[in-house]
Amino acid sequence: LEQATKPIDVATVSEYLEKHHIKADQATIFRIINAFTEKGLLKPIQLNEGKFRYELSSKADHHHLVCTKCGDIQDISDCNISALEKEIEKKKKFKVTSHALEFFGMCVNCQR
Amino acid sequence: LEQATKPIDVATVSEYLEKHHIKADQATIFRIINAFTEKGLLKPIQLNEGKFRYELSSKADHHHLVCTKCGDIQDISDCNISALEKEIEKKKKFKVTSHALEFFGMCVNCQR
DNA sequence: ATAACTGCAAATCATTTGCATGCCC
DNA sequence: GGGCATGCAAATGATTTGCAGTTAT
Repeated sequence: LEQATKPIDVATVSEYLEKHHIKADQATIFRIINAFTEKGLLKPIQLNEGKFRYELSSKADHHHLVCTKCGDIQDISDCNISALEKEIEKKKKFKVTSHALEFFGMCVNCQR
Repeated sequence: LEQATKPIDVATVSEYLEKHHIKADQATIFRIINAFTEKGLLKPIQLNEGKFRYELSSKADHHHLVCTKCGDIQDISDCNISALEKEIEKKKKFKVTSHALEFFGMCVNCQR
């Protein structure tokens, strides 16, 4: 995950481990990833694929460009939505058709 | 979905139909929702729950506040990330701890 | 020996698919 | 009568869980 250039899913972790002759059950992988996630080390990412990807939460603030055709994922670092969309189209030649923005935190009730 | 105040998942649609004595198999519900989604009528939303929610794509541009404790979901309409986060904290008294922003579209290669 | 970790298999949840049937024009 | 919508049951994919055996402290 430290070497990853994009968010990684569990299957990919599993393949990586196999390739390196490290044996680990998928249950174990899930357990470790979940533990890391709870401790805030990993950040879960969903890209409308019906599964989770993960990346180090220590990575500098950034977001993702997801190609809806080939699934390619790129990072982008600065952030200012509509202005940003235009910049993305210019700088990265990525044709933005939509974006997803969600805020997570604590609602009024739960803050008590 | 037209009455919904927040994105709805398939299980909720199913319960709603049962409650109204409309019988529909879950396969049928998925098929219809997928058809609507492909036609662009519905927009799929993922809120780190491991499942999809859907809302009308005709809804005015807006985003969501997701309480990480109780799961409550609120809409917000205007949009300017960091400035917006501050406003959210002030206006909605929602304590933002993180946000997810992803862009979807077509990468350079796929545009050909 | 006691608590934490792991493999393995089975369970669960969301979603999809195959197939047989029934309805529509 | 052929095509499309639907139910039902089984399949799939991602993730979780129970339990028994293993390891670490």
